[in-house]
Amino acid sequence: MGKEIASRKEDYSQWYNDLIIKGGLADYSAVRGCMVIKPYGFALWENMRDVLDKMFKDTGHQNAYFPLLVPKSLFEKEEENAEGFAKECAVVTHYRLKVNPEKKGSLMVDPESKLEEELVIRPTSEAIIWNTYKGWIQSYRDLPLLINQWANVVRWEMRTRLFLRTAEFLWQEGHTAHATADEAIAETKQMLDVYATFAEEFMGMPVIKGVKSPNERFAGALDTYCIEALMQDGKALQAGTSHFLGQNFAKAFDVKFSDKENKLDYVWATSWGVSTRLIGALVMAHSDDDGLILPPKLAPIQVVIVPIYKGDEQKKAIDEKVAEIVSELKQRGIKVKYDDNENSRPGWKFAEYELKGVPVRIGIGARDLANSVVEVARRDTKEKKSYPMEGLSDSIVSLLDDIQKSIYNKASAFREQNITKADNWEEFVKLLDEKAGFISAHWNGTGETEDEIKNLTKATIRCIPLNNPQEEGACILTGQPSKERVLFARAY
RNA sequence: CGGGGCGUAGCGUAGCCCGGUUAUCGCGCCUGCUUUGGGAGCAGGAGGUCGCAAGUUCGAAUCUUGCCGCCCCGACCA
Repeated sequence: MGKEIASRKEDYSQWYNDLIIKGGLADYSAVRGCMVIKPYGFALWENMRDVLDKMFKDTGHQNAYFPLLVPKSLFEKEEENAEGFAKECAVVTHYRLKVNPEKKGSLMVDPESKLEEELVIRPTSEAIIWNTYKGWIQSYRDLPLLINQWANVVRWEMRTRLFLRTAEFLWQEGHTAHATADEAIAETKQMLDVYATFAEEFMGMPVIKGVKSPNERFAGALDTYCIEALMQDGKALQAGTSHFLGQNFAKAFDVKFSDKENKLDYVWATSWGVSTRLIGALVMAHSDDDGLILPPKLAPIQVVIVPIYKGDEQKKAIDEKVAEIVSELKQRGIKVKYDDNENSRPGWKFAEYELKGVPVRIGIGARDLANSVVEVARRDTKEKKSYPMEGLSDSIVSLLDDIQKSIYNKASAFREQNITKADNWEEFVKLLDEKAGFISAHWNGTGETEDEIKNLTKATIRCIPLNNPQEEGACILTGQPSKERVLFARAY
C-alpha cells in the first residue's frame, strides 16, 4: 500500500533516503554521485536561497558570477588551498569529441584537441575570483569588496549521499576583500551570524557557533568559523562555514591596494558558504517515520486543502467555499494549494502530504460546510482540530507561527539533551557509543591528539564554541592541561 | 579504494541452488461502473533486450567468465 518508508530506528540511512526519494525532493541520476533535484526539492532550495540572498544584500553584498572552469595555473597559486582540494578535482583536458572510426555510433575524445593547459572544474572559486579581484582593487576606495555568487561546484567524492555529499552541488560562496584584518574578521563573524540566524529562525534548527580546530580548518584559511547542527541519530553536521583567509589569497594573486597614506599593502580576505547540504540537514533535523516535516517559513506548500465530497453538487459547494479560503490565505501571504485532483481519494492525499511535510492540512467536506468549520491537521504533532471558518486566516497564520516555533523547540530540547560532558577517556568512549551527540571535553590543543582521537573513535572536534567558558582541566586522551572544553562528535 | 548487498515491466518483487510450456505476484498505468471523513472495490486491458557481452548447451533469467551500474558500511570530505 502506498509508499513505505523505513523507520529511523530500523535503518536510519534508509529512512533518510526514503524521505528524499519518496518525498519527491530528488532522484538518483545517470551520473555517479550526482543527483537530480526535483521540482519540490528545488522549490525548497529556492525558498532557502531567497531568504539568504536577501540577508546577504541587507548586509551590503552584491551577486556576481564567475566561470566554472579554472586554469590549472591559477588554481595552484594558493598552495594550501590547491593541495587541500587537489585530490577531488575533475579536470578538463580536451575540448572536442569525434566519431569513433572503430565503433559505429560512438564518440571518442579527439586526441588532437588536447588543451595546452588543463582546466579544473571549480571545487570552490577562490582562485578565479582572486585572480579577477587583482584587476578590481587598487585603492582603499575600492574596499571593501563584498561579492557573493550562487553557483554549482564539483568535488569528486569517494562516497556520496543525497544532498549531504554529492559530487556536484549547489551553493553560494561569498568572497570579500578588506583593508584591515579587523574588518575582515568582523565580516567573517557577521556572516557566521547570518547563517546561524537563518538556521535557527528559518530552518528551525538550533546550531552551535564556533571555530574549527586547525585540523578541520578550510585549506588556505587562518580561521574557519562554523555552525554545527545535531541530527536525530546523534551525529553532527557542519551546516555552514565562514573563513578568515588573512592575506593568503591576496599574496598568492598579488592583490595590493594603496591606503590613505599611499602605502601599499595586501588586502584581507574572507569567504563563506552554505550549500544544498542544508536540505539534508533540514530533513534530518525534524522529520519522523511518516515523512518530512518542513518548517513553515521554508515549505514550498504551507497549507494544503483537501476536499471530501460525494457527488458533483457537494464538490461544487466545496469549491466555492475553498475559493474564498484560498484567496483569504493568499492575501495573508500564505502558500496554499487546493488539491481537488479527482484521481486520488482523501486518505491517499493525507498520507502523501504528510510524506511531503506540508505543515498544515485543511480538510473540508459537506459536514464542515454545514457547521461552518474546517478540519485542520498540523504535520509536526499530527494533531487534528476543528476550526471555525470565521477568522480562519488569522488562525492559520498563528498556527504556522506556532509550528515554526514548536519544531525549533523540539530540536532544541533534543540538542540540549545530547550535549554531554566527559571527563575521562572511558566516559568519552562510552558516551560516543551509547548516546552519541556532542561531547564536551578537554583537549590538549594539538592536532596529533585530535588525529589520535579520530583514529580511535571516529569522533572529531566539531568546534570550539564561541564565548566558550574557560576552565582548568585535563585532556581526555593525554591528561595534559587544558583551558577549555571543546565539542566532539561523530559527524556527517 | 576495501568490505557487504543488489540488478527481472514505471516501482517493489518470485523464480536462480537443481537449465526445459506463454517469466510470478503486488503497487502503479489505461477503459468502464460503483466509490470518496486516513493510502477504495469489482470487471476488463496494456506493459519485459530477465544490467551488458561472450561462452557452455538441442535449449540460459537460471551454469561459467569478463564487464558495467547502483545501494549500504568504512577511509576522504561540506
